[in-house]
Amino acid sequence: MRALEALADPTRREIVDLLAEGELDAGTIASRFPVSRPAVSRHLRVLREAGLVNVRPDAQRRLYALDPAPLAELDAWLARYRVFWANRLDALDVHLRRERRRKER
Amino acid sequence: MRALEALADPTRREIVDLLAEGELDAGTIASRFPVSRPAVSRHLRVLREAGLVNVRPDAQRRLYALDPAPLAELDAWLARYRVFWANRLDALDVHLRRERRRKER
DNA sequence: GAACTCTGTAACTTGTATGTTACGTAAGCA
DNA sequence: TGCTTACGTAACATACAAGTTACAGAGTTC
Repeated sequence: MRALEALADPTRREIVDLLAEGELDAGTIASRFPVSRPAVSRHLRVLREAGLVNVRPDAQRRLYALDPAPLAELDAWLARYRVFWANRLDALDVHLRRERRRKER
Repeated sequence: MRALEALADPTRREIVDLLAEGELDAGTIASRFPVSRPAVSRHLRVLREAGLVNVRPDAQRRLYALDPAPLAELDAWLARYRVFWANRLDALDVHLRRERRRKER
């Protein structure tokens, strides 16, 4: 669950959000954030090590692209808990129906 | 996305896993981990502040229960990326099979 | 080949998260 | 009324994460 730790940082989440729209080079990514370029470079490294992004060299630039595999893994982890809020919604539904019947009387 | 930050810590993820099976008091939770009871108390506080658990007093004990609401929120955030791996189900499948084999060892 | 561009790494500072031990407090029990 | 149990909080130590500036290296351009 390395992805969770990488995504705990809000800047890295924003980078992921950004890359969801397409490949970008490091400089362009950095220009979108209020922190220095080296700082963004470090964030990109963390994302890379978590497998969330892939890099592709293009001349002297480096193009970053989203890799959804770890997100799928996170989704799989979350699946275990899906029944919890599903049940809760069912319970809420039951409650509302009961209330409605009660009021209709 | 407060839940993500709370879940970045592996101990807290384990606590959540534990509570998925049912309500537990603080002492019992702490006994399952190799860290001190106050440390676990702190983790429980973080989970509480993230809305991931609820507390219910019972005599001098405090019973903790899972609250899935923030997980549902996380699921909603993740939904945005679901289309990305929908195209790559084969890759996920490979990964999950690998994980399963690893855990079986 | 010299100068410029793009990017990552090194070295350092600083804030925060996680752990520890010591202590306070509220509820049960002799 | 003590004494025990169950927790949380305070105070402190320490590791680590994220930021900065300075620098190095690879590629492009003239």
